[in-house]
Amino acid sequence: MTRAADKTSPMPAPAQKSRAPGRPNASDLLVWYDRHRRVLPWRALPGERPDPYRVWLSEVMLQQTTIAAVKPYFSKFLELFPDVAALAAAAEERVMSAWAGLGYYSRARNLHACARAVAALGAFPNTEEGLRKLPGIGAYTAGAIAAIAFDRPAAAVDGNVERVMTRLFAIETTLPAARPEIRALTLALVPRDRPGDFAQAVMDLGATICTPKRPACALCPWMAPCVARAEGLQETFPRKIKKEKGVLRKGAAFVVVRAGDEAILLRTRPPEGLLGSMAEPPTSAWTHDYDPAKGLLDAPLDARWKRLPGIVKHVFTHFPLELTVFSARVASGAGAPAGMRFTARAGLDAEPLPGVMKKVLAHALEVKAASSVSEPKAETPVDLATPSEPEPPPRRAPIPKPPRTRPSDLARIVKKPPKATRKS
DNA sequence: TATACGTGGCA
DNA sequence: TTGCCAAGTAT
Repeated sequence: MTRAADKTSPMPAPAQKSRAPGRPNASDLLVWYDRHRRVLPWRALPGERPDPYRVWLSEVMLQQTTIAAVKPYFSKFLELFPDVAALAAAAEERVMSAWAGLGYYSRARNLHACARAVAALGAFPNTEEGLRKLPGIGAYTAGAIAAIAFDRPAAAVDGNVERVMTRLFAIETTLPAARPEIRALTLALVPRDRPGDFAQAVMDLGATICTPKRPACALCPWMAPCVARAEGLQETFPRKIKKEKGVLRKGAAFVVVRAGDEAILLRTRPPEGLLGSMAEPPTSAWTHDYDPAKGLLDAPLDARWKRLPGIVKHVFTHFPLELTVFSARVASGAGAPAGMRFTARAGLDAEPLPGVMKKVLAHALEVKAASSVSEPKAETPVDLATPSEPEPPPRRAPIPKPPRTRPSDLARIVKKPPKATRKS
């Protein structure tokens, strides 16, 4: 229910100009857009014909993901897979590896499946309805592609549009219940000509003017008709219920380095669920009551395990995670346990390692490098033969907290392995 | 309708 | 440091 709809009298018929505070119109927005539109790698310049492949690829990458994060991945994908046929023909692991680090990995699997469907079809469907049937394309993306790539009068309602519309009409309904209402109001504003520009214009407005915090209302082409602004309540929209944050889970990760080639033991996670189809060093189950003292019960093989100082912390959307890292060296030429593989350092780039697992490897390799040069003391040797009982970590000096380990650290460590990269 | 599903940046 | 949030989808 909108504020405007609360009024008992019919809408004031604006016989006057577009500036009348009565209702927003597409024209004012498009005038603003023509002057302030953002230049983006996947966006056609004025007069250019949009490429459906680029539009689709960018829209999928941009799902719940910032423009800054997407840019390098978008150009990488264009190089690796110049068109939908190339993407369709690629091996799935290549696609997963290229996507590694971007997050929400089911998008990559769906992207690949979608490419194959489109290749089979011969081309992208040019209607919202046709698009909607493809894997990884939901209501928003179907509308966005239909409007942007095919100039269909479709509504593309994303988070930006939700924010703009809930403010414009002071929609009190909380999200996501307000979606149908927002969609209808948006669709009613879509101009017969330039539907693609309109879709991008609303998103640009939301991203640069109608921002979540401290919106720049004075610069907004829709300031006059904005109901929330008129009441000074713009920052309180959209109404939403805050979600609980997840409970901490803990577990262990096992980093095995093979002597000789320094290869690392990896496996591939199941296709469905968290980090589906992505690579990882073997890990234990992640539970609320995991006990690192018993960590070796989950070890993938028999070896002289060392429990590394420090903990790898990571935050997923729905829960935080803390991983204790164990490492071991095995003999040159050792074989991998069933379902696992040894990957040489140089081959790690081609592995679909998600951010959290890159952190684990960087942590293990960095601590190892540091300790091999300085104090072989910080490590806590543990014996597989006697798992549960006797391995109280050293009680003497408190272990200094390791520096924040970032996934990007892995590249540096892989490049030039054993050197003391970490101090104190 | 509610929940699972990544990651990084910023106030 | 903590919480929010970014061009959502699938089930």
